[in-house]
Amino acid sequence: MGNKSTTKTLIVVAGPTAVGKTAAAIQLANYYKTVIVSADSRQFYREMSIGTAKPTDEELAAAKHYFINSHSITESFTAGDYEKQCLALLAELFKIHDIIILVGGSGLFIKAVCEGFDEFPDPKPGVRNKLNRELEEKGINFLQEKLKSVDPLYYQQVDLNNPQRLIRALEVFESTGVPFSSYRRSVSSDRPFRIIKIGLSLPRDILYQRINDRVDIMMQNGLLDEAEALQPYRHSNALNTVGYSELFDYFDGKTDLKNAVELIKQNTRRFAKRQLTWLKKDTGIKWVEADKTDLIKLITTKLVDVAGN
RNA sequence: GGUAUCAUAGCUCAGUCGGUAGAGCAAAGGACUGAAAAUCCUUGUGUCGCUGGUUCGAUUCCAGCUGAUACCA
Repeated sequence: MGNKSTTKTLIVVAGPTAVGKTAAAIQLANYYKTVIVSADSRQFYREMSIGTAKPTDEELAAAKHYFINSHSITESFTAGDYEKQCLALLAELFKIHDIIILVGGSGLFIKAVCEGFDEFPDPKPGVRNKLNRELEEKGINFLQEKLKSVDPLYYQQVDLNNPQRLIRALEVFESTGVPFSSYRRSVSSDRPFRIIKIGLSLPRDILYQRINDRVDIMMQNGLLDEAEALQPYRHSNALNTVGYSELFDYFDGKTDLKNAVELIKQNTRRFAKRQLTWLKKDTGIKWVEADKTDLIKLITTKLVDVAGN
């Protein structure tokens, strides 16, 4: 837990996509006369807007936002980079504000800010590409065997069919000569501020309806054009994203537009489900129904309860 | 109106030579420490359209009914 002597408080607003985090965060920021820091892994990128449900110009004007449009899809920007940059930013912002709002749906990015990651060395450039090539040419079995001989501990823990995890571990090993598992210590970092987490929830059927409707609105707002303009960058990591991949398939003639839009809805629903799986595990989150008219009152009441303890 | 075919999981369908059933998709649950809107794992009970008949036993065979489709009028 954070340092109790500080008066500085980070209010985390979490929840699945389309639950209404942006609007709630703006209301909270106005209520506390403070600013918003985004923990959204796609809204960082200035090239992507419609498909990421980024706050609108009006919303951005209603409260000061950080980590929105802060990066380009052409840069590499990892969760670890985010942890460092965000903590540095929070240190500056807490000089001016006692309360700051952090909004995001990704458990990993919230974890990055609230607990931090263990110290991992930076991998050598090119190693990941090499491993991806080995995956393609020699198969996942090759990577599994390699991990087994080099890091038997992690071999036992890891999801062996998950190429991304295998490659991550091998990338660290091949960059340093030290097993990935030896860096994994699972210690939470102390933060110089108090953290209160609020989760916004909705009944599943209502959430799914909101997702479906929002995808239709995105299409009306020009998502197709946005995706088309981004085609030159389609292989960048940032564009491996729901709402874009499906449209790239449409441009390739692999599917018709109607089907692509249905797939965006379906994949967004699945994404929301995964977000919930992660967030449900976090017992520190206080859940609030997002469709209540007095939402902000409910949240602030809850915050006083928590702060009073 | 007549004839034929069909009616099984949310959807598309398979199957049971009569012993109450299984695939794909959808969906649900889960994992996840620098690709995370990513990546990966697990999960299939449904009055087998309705009502009767034959049978030890019917979702399976038979009859009627209802609905769908096709063709003929």
